[in-house]
Amino acid sequence: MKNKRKTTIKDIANVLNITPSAVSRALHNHPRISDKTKIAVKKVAKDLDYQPNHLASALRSGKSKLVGIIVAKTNSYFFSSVVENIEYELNKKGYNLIITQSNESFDKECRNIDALLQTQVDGIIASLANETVNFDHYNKIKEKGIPLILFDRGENDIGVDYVGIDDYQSSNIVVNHLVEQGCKRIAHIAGYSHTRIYKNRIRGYKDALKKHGLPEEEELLLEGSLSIEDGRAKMTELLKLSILPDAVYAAGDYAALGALQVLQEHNIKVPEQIALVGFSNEPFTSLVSPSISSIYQHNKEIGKLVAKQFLLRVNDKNYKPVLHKTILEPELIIRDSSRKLKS
Amino acid sequence: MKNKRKTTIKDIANVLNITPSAVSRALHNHPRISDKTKIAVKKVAKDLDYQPNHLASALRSGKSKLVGIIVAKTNSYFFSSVVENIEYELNKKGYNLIITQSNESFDKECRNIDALLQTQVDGIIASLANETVNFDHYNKIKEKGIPLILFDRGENDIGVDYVGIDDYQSSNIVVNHLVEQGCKRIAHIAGYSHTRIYKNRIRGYKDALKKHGLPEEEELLLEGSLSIEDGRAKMTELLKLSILPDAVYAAGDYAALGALQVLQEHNIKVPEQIALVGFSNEPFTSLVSPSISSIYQHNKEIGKLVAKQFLLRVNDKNYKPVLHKTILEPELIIRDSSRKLKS
DNA sequence: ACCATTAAGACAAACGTTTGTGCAAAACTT
DNA sequence: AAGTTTTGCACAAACGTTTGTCTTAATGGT
Repeated sequence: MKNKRKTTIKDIANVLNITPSAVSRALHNHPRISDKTKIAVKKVAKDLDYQPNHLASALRSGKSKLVGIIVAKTNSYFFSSVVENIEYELNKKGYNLIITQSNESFDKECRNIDALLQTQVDGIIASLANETVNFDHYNKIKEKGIPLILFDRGENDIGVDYVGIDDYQSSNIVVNHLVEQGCKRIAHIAGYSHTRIYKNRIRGYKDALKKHGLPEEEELLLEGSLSIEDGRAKMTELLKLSILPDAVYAAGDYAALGALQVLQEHNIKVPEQIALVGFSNEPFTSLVSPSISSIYQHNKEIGKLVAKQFLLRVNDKNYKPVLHKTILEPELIIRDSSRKLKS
Repeated sequence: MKNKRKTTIKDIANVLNITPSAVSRALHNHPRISDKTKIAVKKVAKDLDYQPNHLASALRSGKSKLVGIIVAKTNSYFFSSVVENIEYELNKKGYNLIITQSNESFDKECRNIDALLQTQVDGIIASLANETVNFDHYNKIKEKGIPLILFDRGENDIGVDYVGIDDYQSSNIVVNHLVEQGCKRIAHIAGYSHTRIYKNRIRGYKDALKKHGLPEEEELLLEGSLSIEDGRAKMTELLKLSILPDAVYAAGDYAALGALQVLQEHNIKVPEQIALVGFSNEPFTSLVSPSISSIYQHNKEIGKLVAKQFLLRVNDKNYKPVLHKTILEPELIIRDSSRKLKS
């Protein structure tokens, strides 16, 4: 049985009769160390299977090489693929991710932030919970002086870097598409308007209607949590209208799915009688029948951009008050649920 | 602007004219510290907004309070809900999770393990990638002396704690159910038999057939990756048989979904002509139509048990070579895809 | 051959805790 | 009242790095 003790920088120093500081510098390619000793140090390090102690270096340097992530649910294709790409990019630079879930709860989000700050993360990347309307906790992050990047669910009020798609434009694209398919009475199952992205989708929806000369009717715009159940409830409500809509645009795929279920239960043909469009391009949209048209948010791209932005910030010693808001163009994936015209 | 410096244990000591060690002990409720000073210390700590420096304590004590998680994909309902419950339980004890994904790649899994070990995690909880057949990396964890718990995809060869369901029994339940529905020619879209859980499902399938006096036919047993595409391919193959099966049992929900798609494209009625059962109870199984029957693996329970087992190990100073394998009873959720008899 | 540079590394302090030991005073013994 | 135990804390080292400053030897210029 070998000795359990891990080899440290000191052990290497002893072997070569130099000091630990020289070893440390050699391993970091410090210019003041000769190439000869650098090579020697690295060889011994390899021979002794030296593994740097992150905790020690973190303590001394103040950098933990850990990045905190906060999302609503990892269990969503959008979030998990964004995170996957962040992880890929940041791993390359030696960072590890601590992933936490807020479960859409403001309280849990606060606790997560505290936990992450305690773990001395070098930065935090987050997408806000639906409940979140108070940003004191995020200011705590800024006060700590570590970078904070928001994506998808962001907020303009706290001056902070952001990466997401153009929600206003998304609605525009959806409405354009539906009008093109001949729809004239387009309903919108919306998210709560206190969340910025949903507010923008609503604005985009309204403006697009106006642009096409369609009247904006109260009864066709319903706010909710966008869960499956919510989608079902909202669709049921819409079916009670004296004049039915000929299209439904849901601000979330799960809500769209709920709506689809209700439509099918009422034997309403999709898209012939009512066309349907969702949002986020969750995988199931292409699996159900009819497949659901949806807005693709460039998940991979968002992940990469967030990572890039984080690296920029974390390497930026002199605090630059320049904000970076990166807005991507959304893309509508047209599927059967909204394809009335056979092209 | 307040001074940026975080308050340390020393600051508290200075305020009260005691030593840092006394403060540390007071905060940890050491018996050798009087209640009076304990209260005083805690008060000052609160007043000064003292946040313990985890890195420092980790360095000194050797415990980082971080736990590494390795799963194939966070983006799967089963994994994400297991992890959610692990997180919930371990957070209560002051642990934070570092979640990594292997993406079913052996290589990535090894890199993840190395990264986690470098970050000085106090333990690792993992579910093996499909590719993994070599366990040297897991032995590295054991050599380090930190606990390792496997769940779902485990392996008997490395002596290690495990939590999962009884896969053999699962197949039994499925076949019993299908036979009950009147099926006599049951196909199995299986996972690769080099993975233990899939091997057991195959064994269970074969034995159950035997038990019911049904012949075991080569052409009805097809191994694959269990992706949607794989499910489609395997179902297409099955449809080429001269005598069609009257039931298909897929060892994964995605494969079941792929099979369902193919069946519907061929206008084969499910379950009337061919019944279908999946595995894992992914949410979409209840969303598609017909809804897919599936095996529920007690996600929440697994998470809780894994956490419990981890805590047991991590607090166990004297290495106990007693292995804990926890096996849960699977539960078949019967839905439309296999309900031939109207009950 | 003398002074000025530069190169290569030594030295030591520091990061914020935890922890074993030491030591005085207080509290029990008898 | 003297001895013994207990209580409450001080002292200092240690965890493994990183980093600012100092020292010495080598190099260069004239």
